[in-house]
Amino acid sequence: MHTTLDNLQVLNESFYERDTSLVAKELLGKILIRRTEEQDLGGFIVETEAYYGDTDPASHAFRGKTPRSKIMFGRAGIAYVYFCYGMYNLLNAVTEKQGMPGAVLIRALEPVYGIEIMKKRRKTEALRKLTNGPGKLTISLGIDLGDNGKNLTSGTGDLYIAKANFQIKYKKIGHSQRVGIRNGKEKFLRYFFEKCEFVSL
DNA sequence: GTACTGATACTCT
DNA sequence: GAGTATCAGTACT
Repeated sequence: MHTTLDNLQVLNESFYERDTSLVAKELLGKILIRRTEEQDLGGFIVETEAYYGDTDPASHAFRGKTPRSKIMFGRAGIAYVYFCYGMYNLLNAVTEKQGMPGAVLIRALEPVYGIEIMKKRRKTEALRKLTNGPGKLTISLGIDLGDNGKNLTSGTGDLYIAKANFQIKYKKIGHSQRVGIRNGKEKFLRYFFEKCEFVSL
């Protein structure tokens, strides 16, 4: 496994400023990096979900702008982090043009960088359990509400998504219903690599 | 292997 | 006050 951060190409705003499902699909295989003073942490994105606006009852933007959801109406390529079930922070990337709500939930990673630190934070030695779920990956990477609103398109920031300069081994993209929602289950907006042990389900 | 449950605190009504 | 884009643990089969 490669372990250098050389020649990563950071995704720019125009990548995110498109249809949310398309962005969700294309984020698979990209690399999410969290920069810390100690070490860089991160891995391949292997599972995502798309959330729209007023057509999508599962979306936080379904009922329009609220203090929490207004960020989904803003600029693309911004991190939307929110707190769920009293315990977990979930990481999204804002999509669509300004004024149009949308976001992609990052649900799972294949760990690549900073694995030892992630093991400590997750209190487990099992590689598969480090980032195979949206709540787990934010614990491993140390993402919390303080990261809400950060710009993912700046390679100089401490949170960004980049294109890898090497080939990822997964070939086939599967899609399914989204996980954990009450409404909007009929939409197949979850995307993941098939036969990948690091997806959440 | 699957099924159910409790923990927990923030957001919006 | 109700609902929640989750997870780990326990109890089953």
